[in-house]
Amino acid sequence: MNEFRYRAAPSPTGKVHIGTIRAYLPNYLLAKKYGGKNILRVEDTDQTRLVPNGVEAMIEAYENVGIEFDEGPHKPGKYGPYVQSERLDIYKKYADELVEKGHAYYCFCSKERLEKLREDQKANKLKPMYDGLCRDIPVEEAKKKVANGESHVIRMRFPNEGVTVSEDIVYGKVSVKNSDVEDQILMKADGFPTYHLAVVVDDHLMEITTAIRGDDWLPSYPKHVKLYEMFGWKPPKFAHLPMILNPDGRKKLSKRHGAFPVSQILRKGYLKEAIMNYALLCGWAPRPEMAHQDEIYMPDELIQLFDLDRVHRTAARYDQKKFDYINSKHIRRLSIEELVERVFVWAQKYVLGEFISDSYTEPAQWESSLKVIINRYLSKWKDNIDLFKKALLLEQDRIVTLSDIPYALDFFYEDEVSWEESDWNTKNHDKKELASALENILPKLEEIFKEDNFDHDEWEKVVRGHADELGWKHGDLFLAIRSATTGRLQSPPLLECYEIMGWEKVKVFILQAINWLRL
RNA sequence: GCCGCUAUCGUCUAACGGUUAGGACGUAUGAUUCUCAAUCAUGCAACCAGGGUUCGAUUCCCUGUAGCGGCACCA
Repeated sequence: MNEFRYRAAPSPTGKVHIGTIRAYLPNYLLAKKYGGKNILRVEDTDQTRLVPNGVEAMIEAYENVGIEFDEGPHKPGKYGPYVQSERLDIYKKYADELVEKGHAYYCFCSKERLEKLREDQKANKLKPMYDGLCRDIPVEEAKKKVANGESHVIRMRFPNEGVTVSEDIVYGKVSVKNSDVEDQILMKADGFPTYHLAVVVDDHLMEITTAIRGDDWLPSYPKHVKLYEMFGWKPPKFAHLPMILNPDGRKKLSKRHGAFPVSQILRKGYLKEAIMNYALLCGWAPRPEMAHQDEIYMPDELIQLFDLDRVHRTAARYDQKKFDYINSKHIRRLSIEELVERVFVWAQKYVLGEFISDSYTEPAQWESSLKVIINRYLSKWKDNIDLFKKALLLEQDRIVTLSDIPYALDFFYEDEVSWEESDWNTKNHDKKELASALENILPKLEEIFKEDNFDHDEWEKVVRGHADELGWKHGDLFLAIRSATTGRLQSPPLLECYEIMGWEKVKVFILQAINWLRL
C-alpha cells in the first residue's frame, strides 16, 4: 500500500491566523498518525499578489505552532519544485493536452466584455457565468489567432447537461447540475494557470492521497472532479473542513474580520499546544469515550484522537474566552522548570525577536510596551533563576498568557513602587489613616520578620491584632499592606511574596508607601 | 439574485429513533480565603418552525425560515 500524502496549499500571502492553522493542522496530524507525509506547496499563481518573503513567513508561523512539513520549498523532495510559479511548463503541457482532447478551448473574450456580461447577468438576477461565446470557435481558427499573438485564455469545456457528483469525506455526496457550472478559466493570459488547473495537476503529480481544504472550496469542487475525469486520473480523497467564523459569527475568520496573525498570538504568550488544542476543537470533537472532561489535549493526544470522520459540516465561531481557558490550562500543566524555559524562549524569540511577517503586519499597541518591559526584566530574571522560579510559581495558576508574567512579577524586581490612587482601597479609610496604620504596624512586623523568618501564625496574629486595636476590619488592613508592599490590590498571598522578597525590601516598600500616602 | 452547505444552551460540542438531552467555556451563587487566582459544590441555560414516516422523533424525509460559503484572467 502506498503511503498517505497530505498537502497544505497556501498562497504565499505570509498571513497565518487561527483559521489557516485549523485548515492545515489535520494534514500534519494525520501524516503523523498514519506515518504519511505532509507537504507544503506554494500556490503563487497570482502574480498580482506576491508578498516578499511570504513563503518564509508562513513556514516560520506553521513551524512555531508545531506544524511541520516533510516536503516543501524548504525541504526538497522528489516531487518538486513545490512552488507553482516554477512549474509553468507543466501546466502548459496539461492545458494543451486538454485542448487537444477537446476538453478545453481558447477564449479571446476581453476582460471588458466579461465584466459587462457579468453586470448584465446580475441586472437580470442571473448567476454571473461565462456565456460560451468562444466555445465553438473551430480549433484551427483559434490556433491561428493564438499564433498571431492574440491575447487569450484557456477554458475548460464543462458539459452543459447532466449532473456531477462529488464525493467528500466530510460532506458525503454533493451533486450539482452541470448547467450551473461555468467554463472555468484554466490558463490565464499571462501564461499562469488558475488555481483550478494547478491544484488538480499538482495533486496528481505529487501523488496526494487525501486533499484537505477549507469548505469555501466546496462550490468549485465539481470543476476539479471533472478535470480529473478529463485527464483520466484517479482523484485523491477530498475532505472539506468547516470554516472558523469571526466572534460575531457573521463572516469567515480573516485578517479583515477579527483574526490575529499567529505571530501576535505567539508573542502574546499563547503556547503552541494550546493553539493546536483550540484550533482543532473548532468543528471537531473526539469520540465521547476518548474525550477528556476538561477538553485539554496535548499534541500527541490530538495525533492519536483526530480523524476526518468526526469533522463537522458547520462553521464554528472564534471564542477568545475558550482559547484563553485552554491556554491557561496548558500553562498550568507545565512543570515549573519547563515553564521557566518556555518563558525565556518566548521572551527572547517572540518578544525581543522578530517574525518575518512583522515587516508587513500592523503592530498592535501592546506589542511595543511588552517589548519594553521584557527588555527591562529578562536579564534580571536570568540573573537569578531560582528567584524567578519561585516568583513564577506563585503566578503559574493565575496567568492566562505568558505576557501576563512581567506585569505580575514586577514588584519582585523593582526597588521602588509607583502607586496610583487606584492602587489603594480608600473606601473605609483615607490615605492619612492608611499611612498612620502602616507606620504603627511597621515596628511590629519588623519584630517578627527581621530574621527573614516568615511565620504564618505570627503574621496573622500581628495584623489582626493591630486591626482590632484600630477598630478596622481585618481585610482593610491586609489590603493596605498589600498595596504598600506589592503596589496593587491583588497579588498572591502576601507571606509567600515576602519569603521571596525578603524583609528589607518589604520594609523599604512600606516606608515608601507611607511617604507616598502623605504627599 | 442564483447555486451549494448547514441548523442542539450565549459559545464549542455529545447523542449511531426510546435519555430527567450530557460535557466544556462563559455566567450566577456558595464553600475556602488577607485580595486575586486556583480548587470544590450548586444554579441558570438548547433540540429553528411546520408538515409527514414511525408504536415512538432532536435524530429519517419534505417545505419554510435563518446563517454561512461560493458566484474573478484571487486563492
